[in-house]
Amino acid sequence: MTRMKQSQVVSDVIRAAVELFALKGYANTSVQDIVSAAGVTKGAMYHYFESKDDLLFGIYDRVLSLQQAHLDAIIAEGGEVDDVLRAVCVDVLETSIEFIAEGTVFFRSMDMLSEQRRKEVVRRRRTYNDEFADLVRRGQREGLFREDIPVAVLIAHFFSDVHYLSYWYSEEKPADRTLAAVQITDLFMSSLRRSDVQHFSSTDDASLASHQAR
Amino acid sequence: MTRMKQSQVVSDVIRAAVELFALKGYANTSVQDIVSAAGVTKGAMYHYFESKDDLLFGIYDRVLSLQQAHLDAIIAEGGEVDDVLRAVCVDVLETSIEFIAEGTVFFRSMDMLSEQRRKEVVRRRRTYNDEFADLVRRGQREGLFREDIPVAVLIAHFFSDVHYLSYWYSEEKPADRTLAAVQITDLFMSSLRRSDVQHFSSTDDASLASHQAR
Amino acid sequence: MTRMKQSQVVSDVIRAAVELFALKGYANTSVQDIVSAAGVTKGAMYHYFESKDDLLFGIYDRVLSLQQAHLDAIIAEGGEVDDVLRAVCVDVLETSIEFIAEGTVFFRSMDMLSEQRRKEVVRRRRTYNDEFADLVRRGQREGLFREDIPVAVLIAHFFSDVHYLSYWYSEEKPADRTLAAVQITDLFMSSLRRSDVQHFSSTDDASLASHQAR
Amino acid sequence: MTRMKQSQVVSDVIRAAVELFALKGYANTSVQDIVSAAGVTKGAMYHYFESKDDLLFGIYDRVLSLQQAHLDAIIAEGGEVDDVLRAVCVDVLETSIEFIAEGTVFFRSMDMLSEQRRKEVVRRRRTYNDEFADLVRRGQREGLFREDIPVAVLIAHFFSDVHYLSYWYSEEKPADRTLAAVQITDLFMSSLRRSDVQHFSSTDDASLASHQAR
DNA sequence: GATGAATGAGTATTCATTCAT
DNA sequence: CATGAATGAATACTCATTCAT
Repeated sequence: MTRMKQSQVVSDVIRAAVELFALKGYANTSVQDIVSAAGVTKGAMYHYFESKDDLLFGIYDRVLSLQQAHLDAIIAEGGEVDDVLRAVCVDVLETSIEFIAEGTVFFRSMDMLSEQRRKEVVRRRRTYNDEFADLVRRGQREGLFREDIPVAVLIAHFFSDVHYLSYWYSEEKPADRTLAAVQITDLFMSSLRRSDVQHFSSTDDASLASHQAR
Repeated sequence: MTRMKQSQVVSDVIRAAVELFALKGYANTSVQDIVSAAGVTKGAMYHYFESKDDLLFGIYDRVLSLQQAHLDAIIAEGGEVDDVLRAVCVDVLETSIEFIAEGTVFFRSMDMLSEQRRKEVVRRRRTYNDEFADLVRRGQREGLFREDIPVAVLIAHFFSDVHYLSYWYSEEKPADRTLAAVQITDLFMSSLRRSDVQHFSSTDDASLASHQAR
Repeated sequence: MTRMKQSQVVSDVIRAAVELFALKGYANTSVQDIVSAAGVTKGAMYHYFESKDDLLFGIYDRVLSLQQAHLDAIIAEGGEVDDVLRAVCVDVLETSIEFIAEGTVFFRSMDMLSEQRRKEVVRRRRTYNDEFADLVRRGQREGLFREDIPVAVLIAHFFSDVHYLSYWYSEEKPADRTLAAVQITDLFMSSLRRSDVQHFSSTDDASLASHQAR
Repeated sequence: MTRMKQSQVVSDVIRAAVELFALKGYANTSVQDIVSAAGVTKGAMYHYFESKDDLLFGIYDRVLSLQQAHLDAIIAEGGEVDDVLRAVCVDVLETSIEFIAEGTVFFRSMDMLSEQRRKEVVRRRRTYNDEFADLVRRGQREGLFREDIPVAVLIAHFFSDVHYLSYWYSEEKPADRTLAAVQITDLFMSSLRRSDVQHFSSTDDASLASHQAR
């Protein structure tokens, strides 16, 4: 990224880019579209951004940094592991809803990032995921969370919801945001608990086998 | 989509297109790349496919049709609602893993479809989703599934996993496929059950409130 | 180079490119200028040429190949070393005059070639020069040519004339071409002879010293 | 050219420009490259130079003026024509070696000068050449130099060496500079002498004819 | 004097699609 | 059926130069 100083140009361009990329996709949005929508000239844009790719990276970078900072703060605060994990889940969902256009852009346009930058993003997401996984493992050690499902699957199960927001979430009232975050977190936490206390479980071998035969 | 199965050309082109689109993205793959990889000429490809867009639609069309057919067959077979829903979930996960490249392509390249075709895809996915939602609602009426979370959220919670497969799933052994499908289904079914039978739930109002205050 | 087949497009484009590059320089000639002058479309040009750089390389490549072939033929023919060298000199001068526009283009636009291609050109010119140098050394061994000046300087002294043609030569009559080639060759051969048989030479130490003192 | 010697900026910019133009070519060097290398800002540069073109002209102007002054001084000193001519040749070669980067820049980037400035340069070089030609003609009148080759060819023969320096000369020891100048001058003077006193010449009509037949 | 943000015209190149053969 | 040459519109990006501060 090359954002040198803060400038009206920079914020206008980013706003226009997020909006257009989310609406039409990165590949279908020309640099001309962006600068026209932002009301600046192409030259001005290239004064602040190295490339169209730079714009894309910058968009996600903001959200990634924010979420990482929140994660670190929540963990630093401490507490019971399921309360901490719940807080982390609610936060990442809420911020992902807040920056839902950015998420839409990113997940659909990963392919357009340069190799170098894709790697940088992957690295940073892995850092976040690893800290998240540590919380899950801590909960397992403390006997709160189920151990019959690999941690990788548990993690993917949660982040799939975060990722998928841009495909279905549409806000009607501001309150929806927190509500949705809490509901999804609740579903995740429900699925995370030890199942051995649920005596009505249908996941016994017999029922599985009957359907695996299809 | 134009004629299917008419020639070796068609299958070679589709195979090449899926592979390249999944690897580099639709926008970064030229028609020349595809025909070169398929070992056919550009003219031959345009004889069977109307456009590059047509190719993209065709790729997803195959999977959508297959999954819809499976869904109809499973429902027709009948049974207890949670067994039926479980079977549906396992099936859509298994077929999505089987055609994981197609899923990768589609979710990242929706933007590149023509308006008309995007609408057609949305229509067909909605049909599938509606039948899925009917199962969930039936389970709620029968007192099996929780009712404190909107059906739309429950549905999204499940399809997020399907969607997310292409971002994390990588097969090491063939058996992994079914195992992963079952594990994810299990997580979903766990989260779907009425929480009022789980006396240790932390989703009571007090705990929620404490974190919403952050 | 990518010239695939012979085509009217290829020859028209090359003709236009040579003319415009010689007239205005490579950097001042746009691809649009070339295709307009050639009466073809940009797309057609890029069907045959990879890049503007490719065009530049192709222009010089033709002359280099021709001169190398001539050199090999003349050497293969054999004869007294001064006759052979004289024939080589006349040939390279004549062909350089024939393709004077190509030479103009090349010497002024070397900088614009990609690194890889510049190296290829240097390699080929070195091959030519080495064979030329062998003739000079053979003449020295046979006692015909002076040995008081390094061979590298003698060689540069000759090729400087070839190179410089584009800066001063302008043909008025077709016969001028051979005449100029012979005259320049004659000057070179004169300067190449052993100076010890020229008793009126002013290159004795005294005269040299007097001017070195300036 | 605009003001000279007014500031550190001017000399830093010129030094950077010569270096970069010689290394990468005028067209491949941006004004930003130059000011960055010189450690000044763009605005500062444009305060002292009208344009990039102005920079190019300025570079050559320094050398042209210097060589013209030397020429006038040598001629004013008087002496035998071959001694004067020899001194002139050695001087132009030595100064061209001293300012070899400037020569490199100029000969390859003539095309980039504005029409007006190109004409100015041509005018000044013609002035130099005319005075040089006068010396050659005086030598011919005095019976020292050959008359079988047009004066224009003789002149071009000499200046080709000056021009070509940047293509082959690379200094290893400081003494090389004068040595090379003397050697090249020597070659030129050798070729300039009347050939009728050289009884072993192969440039008789018969030998010429035999090669013209190729 | 000096800055550096902004301009705007220009550049090479790509590529889905068409069509004469 | 199949070819591949040709189209032409679009695209990202560059850069010498200007000018308000």
